[in-house]
Amino acid sequence: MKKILVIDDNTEIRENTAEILTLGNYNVITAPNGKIGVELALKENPDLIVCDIMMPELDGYGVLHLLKKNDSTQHIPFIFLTAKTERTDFRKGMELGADDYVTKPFDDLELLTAIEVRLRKSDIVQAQYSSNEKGATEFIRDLSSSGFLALDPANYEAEPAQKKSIIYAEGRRSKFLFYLNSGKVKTFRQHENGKEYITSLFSAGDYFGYHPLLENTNYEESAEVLEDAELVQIPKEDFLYAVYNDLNIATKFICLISKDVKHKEVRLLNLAYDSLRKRVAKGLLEMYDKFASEAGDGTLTMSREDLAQYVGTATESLIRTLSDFKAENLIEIKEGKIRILQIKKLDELVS
Amino acid sequence: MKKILVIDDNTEIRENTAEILTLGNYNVITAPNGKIGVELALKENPDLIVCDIMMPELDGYGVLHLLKKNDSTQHIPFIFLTAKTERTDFRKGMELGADDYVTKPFDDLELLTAIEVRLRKSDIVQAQYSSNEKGATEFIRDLSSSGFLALDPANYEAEPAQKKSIIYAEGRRSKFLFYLNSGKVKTFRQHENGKEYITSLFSAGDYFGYHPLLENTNYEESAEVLEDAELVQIPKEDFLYAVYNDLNIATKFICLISKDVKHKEVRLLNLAYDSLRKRVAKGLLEMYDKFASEAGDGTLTMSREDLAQYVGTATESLIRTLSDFKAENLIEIKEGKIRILQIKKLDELVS
DNA sequence: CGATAGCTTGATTTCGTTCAAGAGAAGTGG
DNA sequence: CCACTTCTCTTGAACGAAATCAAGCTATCG
Repeated sequence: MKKILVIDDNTEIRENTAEILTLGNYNVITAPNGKIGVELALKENPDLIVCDIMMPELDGYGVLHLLKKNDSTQHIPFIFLTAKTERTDFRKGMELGADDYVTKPFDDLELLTAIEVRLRKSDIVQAQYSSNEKGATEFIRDLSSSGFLALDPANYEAEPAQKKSIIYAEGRRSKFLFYLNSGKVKTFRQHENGKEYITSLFSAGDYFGYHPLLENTNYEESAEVLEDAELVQIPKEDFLYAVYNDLNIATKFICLISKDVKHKEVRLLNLAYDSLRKRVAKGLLEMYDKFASEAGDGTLTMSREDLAQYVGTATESLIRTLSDFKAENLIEIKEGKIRILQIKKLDELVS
Repeated sequence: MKKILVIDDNTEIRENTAEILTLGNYNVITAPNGKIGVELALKENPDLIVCDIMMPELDGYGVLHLLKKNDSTQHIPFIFLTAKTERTDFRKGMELGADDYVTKPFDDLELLTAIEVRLRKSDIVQAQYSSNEKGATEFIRDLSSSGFLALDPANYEAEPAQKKSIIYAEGRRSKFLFYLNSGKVKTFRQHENGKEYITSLFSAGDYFGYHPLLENTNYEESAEVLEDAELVQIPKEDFLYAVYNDLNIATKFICLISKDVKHKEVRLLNLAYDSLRKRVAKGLLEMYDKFASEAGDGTLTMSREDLAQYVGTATESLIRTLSDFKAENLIEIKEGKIRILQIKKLDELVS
């Protein structure tokens, strides 16, 4: 049950609000003034705070300011209660980071709705997402399904795309966010000498192609279908509108992209100093992690060339390493498909 | 001169507002209703829009909605004008992406201030920043100097740090954003075998260490002083408060970090397929770009070990390549300092 | 002045690429 | 359906680039 802190100096309003919220099945705690409110917030760590603006001593702005300064309370959704007749400095509240305003006298429904919306948003933003590149996808998925973004792939038309077809190419203008209903896709950068380096791999349920949208630039990489896929194209405007119009969502996106940076840095470190053997092992484990669930039988179907381009080596070198692994009984190859036999040993090899 | 579009169906208010703004030295255009307002916005591309909410036909919300849908107008700052007595749906406006509200009747000063603040913010957000890792630093600098962030390094104490001293180490909790008054700093990741890979280099005027702050995680890299430096530590809270409380700033940050990702991807591609010779040449040019202005005489002072760790190779291999370059008269080495003699040739070598 | 750390060059070894070629699988067209 | 091409996978051999080991050199510091 969600815990809500109500701060209001007017006993009648406070009690009344508390009652409504209790009926709404929330666990309510109340504070008769700002100071106690802040103390309670710190101690009780509520899921949401409803706070009057006009209060003697410490007013609502002060409360919000104090809470935002503190690590443990800064993420708590904050809703201002304000009488319509009061000339409140609304801008000040927004700049301080209030999430919403509700004007007194309010509908029960109005308050309850505002609270519910904020709680749902907060849930999503607080959720922990994978620290790998999957994080962003999970986040977008949550957002769509919760209805905050009109990005549900189901709302758009899905198009089939054949193996080897190019989804977008370097230099082209970015216009869509892509969602993968099924199949596999790779994004890669091309080197002057023609070699390709795979920057990311995507499977069913992933979103991709958002980097150039966020920066509003052309593609600097290409995307190609690895396995017959069904693609959904979500117009750029819809995506940007969703991300750039809500501070909470934008904030979360910053975290997620920041993680992307870290992931690339790790890959840089590996590429710089790991032996080919280690890099191949890491690559196999990553792919396994990403694609294993799909095939069902725990095998990995991927061309040797693509594997090599993901690891950043020559195809022959990759094959030789795979042969070594096979000889050591770490993996098994049947009809080109790779099955990992001893994950543990492979893991040891990696670290 | 900044161009401002005023949309209001009430002739008196419209004219009056226009007059005030003209006196405030703005170029003012006006529209008597929402439809004309949107048309004008598209045609004239104003720097800011002031718009009434209650209007027949197309109301203020509608105008905002339409403008946000259009690529060319979505970034124009938007301020709502609303009579205090009207019960306007404030939340709706905020969610649609309005930047501010001013309630009628308004002080001249109130409106002018609101406009000025928005224009300044918009200037910063619209500004083009370097597409390399410097971008974020430039952005933070602009923000601090404009007074939107209380992050001006001058407000904090500067501490000297000696060469080779560790600023932060992997695994430690991140608590500060760092600003470099003078000197040089490197951030690096450590490989299991003890080798280091330099992820970024910083010189006077740079901010660094913001990634773990944004993610609220521990450091996964270490930072070390390369040349005696003067460091400013800006508390985490101050930085996060600034970034996470303003949608425009958050938005811009998304762009900047997204660029970081691209930069790392480029380095990955290079590391994977460039010859050592090319990588060294690229490294030299990047360093030159970053540090040349500092020394004044166009030379580069950096230990061979650090150079090697930036390029991702062994120290001896780096030195050999430098020797080659020296023999080819591309660079000159005096007392360990490197001077590039033929930038052009080095550039050709790289591409 | 000796010690120590950083810079440089030489010799050797290792790892991975490249070139070459054959086997097998898969698509193609008569 | 079969002969054909074409592509992918695999292995062998040779080569080459860079790492490693080793040693001398130089600058710097106490």
